[in-house]
Amino acid sequence: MPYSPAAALIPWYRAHARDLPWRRPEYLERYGAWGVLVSEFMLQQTPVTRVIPHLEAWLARWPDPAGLALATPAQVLQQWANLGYPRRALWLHRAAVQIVQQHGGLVPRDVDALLALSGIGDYTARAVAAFAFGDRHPVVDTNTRRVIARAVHGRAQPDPPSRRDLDDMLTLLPHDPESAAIVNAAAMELGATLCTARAADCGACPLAGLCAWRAAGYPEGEDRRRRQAKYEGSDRQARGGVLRALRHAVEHRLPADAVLADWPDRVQRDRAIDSLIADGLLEAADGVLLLPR
DNA sequence: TTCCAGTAAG
DNA sequence: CTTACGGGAA
Repeated sequence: MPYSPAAALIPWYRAHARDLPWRRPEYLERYGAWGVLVSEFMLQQTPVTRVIPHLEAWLARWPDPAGLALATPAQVLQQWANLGYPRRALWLHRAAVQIVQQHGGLVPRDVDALLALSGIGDYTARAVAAFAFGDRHPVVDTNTRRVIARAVHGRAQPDPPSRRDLDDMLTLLPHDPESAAIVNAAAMELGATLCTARAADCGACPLAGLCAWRAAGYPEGEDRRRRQAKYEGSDRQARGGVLRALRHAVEHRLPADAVLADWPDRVQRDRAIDSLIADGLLEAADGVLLLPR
């Protein structure tokens, strides 16, 4: 039995990691850090299985930051399709422009430089630095937070995200940067495949022998998760409906009164449209709504 | 209903 | 620190 989580995770990851596109050598050779960056944007709150088909098409069209920087927001939103949270598409586009203007078209390696880019936060900045450049940083996503909550803290559910998560992960990382990157990926992989939110397959878990949650007899603990707002009939659904209509429209434009004409709540429909305009996801011009140019 | 390789704004 | 932000699937 290995003595540390890292020592247990590394061989497990080598044997059991999923064959995902952004982990393949040919993917990294072809698209480099840009490929990692694009995949991480798409993976922000969108499940792996939904991202994969869109990722290939995106990179075929815009294989580098300079290519995306030349695109229009309308093209970007069209290509983003139904991945959800379309502000991410705008942020990715803006990040591409920043990379061209501030970094000569090359994705920066420095975490602070990455954090300064549009749409990049604590997770994505360190994911790019670790997985694209091989540097030693704590990469913490929702899977990692759950694995640490259970294996290290003996709790069923993680606390709300905080800066302490980074310190927790940092203490688990080996000194060697290459090994550290694998441990980062392995913690995420474990949380995504075995130690999931709905179940814990401890029989197959490489950390079973040193898991604090298991040793304590799987205490349920306090569930401090907030109830998720209902999507049906929400502003978010209305916004999604407006953008969907415009993605499918010829020239990405429609008469304003034709958009979501059958939506029951007129006030909510107008609020959705106004908020989309405020977010830069929509334009209004003399009775017409269109994707921004 | 809950969850998903989160981020930005209040 | 809390909330808004898509959309699909278990």
